[in-house]
Amino acid sequence: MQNNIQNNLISWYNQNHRHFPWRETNNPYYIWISEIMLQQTTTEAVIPYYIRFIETFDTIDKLAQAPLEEVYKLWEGLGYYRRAKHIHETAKFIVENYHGQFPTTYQEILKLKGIGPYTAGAICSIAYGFSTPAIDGNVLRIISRLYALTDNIALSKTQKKISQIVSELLTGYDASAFNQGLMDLGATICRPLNPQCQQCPIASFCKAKQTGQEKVLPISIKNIKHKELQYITGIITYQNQYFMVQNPAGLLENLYGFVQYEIESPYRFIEEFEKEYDIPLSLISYHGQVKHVFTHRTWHMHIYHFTLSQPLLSMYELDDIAKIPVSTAHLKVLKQYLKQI
DNA sequence: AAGGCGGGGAA
DNA sequence: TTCCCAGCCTT
Repeated sequence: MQNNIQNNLISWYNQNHRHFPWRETNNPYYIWISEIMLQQTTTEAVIPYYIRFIETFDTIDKLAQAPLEEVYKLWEGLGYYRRAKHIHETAKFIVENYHGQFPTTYQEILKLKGIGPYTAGAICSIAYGFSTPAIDGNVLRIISRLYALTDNIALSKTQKKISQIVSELLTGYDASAFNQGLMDLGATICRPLNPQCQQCPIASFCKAKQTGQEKVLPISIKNIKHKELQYITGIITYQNQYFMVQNPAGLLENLYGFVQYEIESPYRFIEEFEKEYDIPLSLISYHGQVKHVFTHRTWHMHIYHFTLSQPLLSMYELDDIAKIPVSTAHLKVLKQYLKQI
């Protein structure tokens, strides 16, 4: 066998690859679910969610028939909740348009909601063996180092260039092993920090290593503006019931949480609440603050307990709260509140 | 092309 | 603290 990048990577993968539940199947439905969960999410975090999800919905048909709320509940804590919405919508689409069978061409798969170039390429190569590249953060880093590319990998132009390079590399080879080999190489050896070049199966082809740039590449320049926001977060109760609301479109869409306003005083909170719900609140106590960090912003949530003189719609006892999807930020708030009472 | 969208773990 | 993770969608 010829000593080249492809063969070295593929045989390294076949001998050393990591074991995951989604690697025990070629079922395109299961591969799809795993790839969606793995978007911007570490493998360890995904494992329990993946197992529970395919146990609950072992066919596309069952997923399509489930209420959206049940899908959200299974997604609770995993983040990027839009993915759960897209999966459910796409399952229904597949039942209606493909008789419940996952589509079998790259072009059809790419059109599905929530599936972009990476995921389409991954599903096609892993489930069907097609020669499609799957360009993720690992691949951008590995290819940048392998060819000592100094382009900014945050630019879509660079991503297209690297996709073309990978496409030419994997043609004629086992695309499933090649693509997954790149993922494992990126996760275990060609890591962002401290790459383990002495263990790398393709180190002899790596231009970055030859020129001593393996710790400098890839070039990745992103502009992220981070905002700090202060909230009054209201634990609003009537007897043993808590008032919770479902988020509108945007951050944490459709997840439940406590009412919170970006204001500076619990007395302003009462005014805002009365404006919105036309009912007065009594301020009872302060329960400290909880910090929650998102990619683009940090929430400082100052927790106050208020009571209602009569119940509202959308009130939940603790047992009910356990059944609805709640954002991690507000679960933290609830936990801190309960600890102090 | 740029910004929005979660949460957690590593260093 | 900072970075980044098997990215996608909307504007």
